[in-house]
Amino acid sequence: MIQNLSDEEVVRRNALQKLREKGIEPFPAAEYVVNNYSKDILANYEEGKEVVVAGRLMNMRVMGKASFADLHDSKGKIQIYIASDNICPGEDKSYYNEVVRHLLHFGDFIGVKGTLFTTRMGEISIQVSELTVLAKSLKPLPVVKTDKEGNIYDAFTDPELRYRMRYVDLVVNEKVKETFITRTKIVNAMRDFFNSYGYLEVDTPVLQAIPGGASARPFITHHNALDVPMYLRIANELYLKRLIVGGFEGVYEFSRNFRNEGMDRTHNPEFTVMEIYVAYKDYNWMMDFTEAMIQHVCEKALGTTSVPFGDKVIDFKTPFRRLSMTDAIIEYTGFDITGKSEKELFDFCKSIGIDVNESMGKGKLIDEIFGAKCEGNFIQPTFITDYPVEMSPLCKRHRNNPELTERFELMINGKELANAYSELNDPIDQRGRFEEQMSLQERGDDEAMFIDQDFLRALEYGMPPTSGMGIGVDRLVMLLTNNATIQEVLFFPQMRPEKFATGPDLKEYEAAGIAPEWIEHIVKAGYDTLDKLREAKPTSVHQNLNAYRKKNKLDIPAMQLADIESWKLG
RNA sequence: GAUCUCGUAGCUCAGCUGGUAGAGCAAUACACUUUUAAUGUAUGGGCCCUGGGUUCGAGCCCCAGCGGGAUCACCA
Repeated sequence: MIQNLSDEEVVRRNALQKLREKGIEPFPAAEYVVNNYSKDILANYEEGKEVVVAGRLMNMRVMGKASFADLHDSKGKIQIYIASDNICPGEDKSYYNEVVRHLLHFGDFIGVKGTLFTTRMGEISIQVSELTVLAKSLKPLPVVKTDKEGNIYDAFTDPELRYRMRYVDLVVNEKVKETFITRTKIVNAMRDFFNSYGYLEVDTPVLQAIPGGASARPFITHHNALDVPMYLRIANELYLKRLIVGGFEGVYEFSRNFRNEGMDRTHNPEFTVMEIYVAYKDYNWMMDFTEAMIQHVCEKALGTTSVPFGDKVIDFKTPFRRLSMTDAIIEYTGFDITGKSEKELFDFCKSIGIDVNESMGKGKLIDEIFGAKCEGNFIQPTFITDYPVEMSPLCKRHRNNPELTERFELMINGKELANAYSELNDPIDQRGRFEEQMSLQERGDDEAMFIDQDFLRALEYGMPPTSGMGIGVDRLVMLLTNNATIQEVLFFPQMRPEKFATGPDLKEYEAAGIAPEWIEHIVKAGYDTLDKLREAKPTSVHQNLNAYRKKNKLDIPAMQLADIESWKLG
């Protein structure tokens, strides 16, 4: 296949060739042993110390017989100084003049050995005595420059290019790397917190026969050997509860979930939820546990509990505010949902302009009121408690009110971040709730849950009282890294698949009797389908091709009109 | 899925009431042994997303499509 190369790509490929001609392998196999990193060198500067570091060559500044460049390694960057006399101590300066000045390009991986010194301008640098090409970069990276004040010029900002080519984004945009490092710190802090309680990290199936534990449209696939449909999990909740049935005190999992629904700046088809289940606890305990965990995460990953987000500052210091859903609705609408009938709730929704329809049960109506009037107001971390029973089919009924459940959601910045229950462990009640979901489904609620008979069987063997909590990891990372879109916290967010030009079928050209050495050039000259050749007049093809040959100084025989007329173009 | 909006050089972007395509950086060449957004001089580089249409003439106007982004809808 013919690749259309830009001038710069041609230059780099030529350089690659010239390096090989000089006996320098641009992609060497051998280990390159480094003894230092940029960051550590800058932190522990020692004049004259010999160091070996490796990284990407960036921002090269050639000044005649000496050159400066930045070397970016995994921990940061350091300036290198390559002087002709240092790198070529003898008479022969050709390595500097030819290789360093003309065959290296920004983006190349190199290793350097040299001694530390400080320039007149006071910058710690490596005076290079030995340079090794480790990998040639054949495509030019976007050139982003930063001045002393930290102003960035020509930033690589196109979201499409950044997400499709995250590898480039990471090289060129320093902050992106920081976001992902923070993401891992957040996850590690959560893991440490749970482990400190002795809870067990587990793995449960991603490929499931029944997509349970949540209400969402699943991705469907097929298992050939069993010849059954399978689903990518939408949640792992029911599996973790089975493990509590099995006798573990506490289990947790960072669960990659998949939902076949819309994509926007807070939804990606695959996303990560941390779920934890702890036996003998209730949702009050879980609230204390959750806020302590989040404060711990902030302290460990960010070193502070006061976190800027957009134009707000969110304070993660415990305790968080706690408010029942009933009180939240009173607070923002003045309406008390206590004891109201479905009809009364329906009418109230209509009166405040909420779109309602016949498929909505009581729980759904209350959820709509909360979503429309309350949710967005909770900027600082707030636990909303005691949801209507219809909305929470896996949650235990409230100990004081059978119409409510022992459930809380943690709201931050007007959005739900975590969700927790005193888990329903009464198998008879659970079966009834699933049946209610079925009838909701029949009324047209396509979010209602599937029944998982094996899960019910597990409950019948007995599950201790348990509290469970799930927290959206991506959204937590967004909050803590001040990113408004989920794409910024996922290395490879889902994108519509990219279409690559497949190029013409060169075998067709060969079959037509076109000289092989000409085919590539004929395509590049614009005749990228046989149809185009067929439709063009042979005389004009003849002229164009020879003009192309002249322009590109091709070292092949000129095209003859007779050759063109002899082509079998069908 | 709906509406709005964007697609021009490797990157970031200009492009007037429609008149044969521009800058900065990057590249190439030369000069320059402590520069740092290095500098100076010169040079090359474009399927203006794709396909139709209107027009004497389209990067620009119209239609359709493709790919982004934003808003909305949907979304435990």
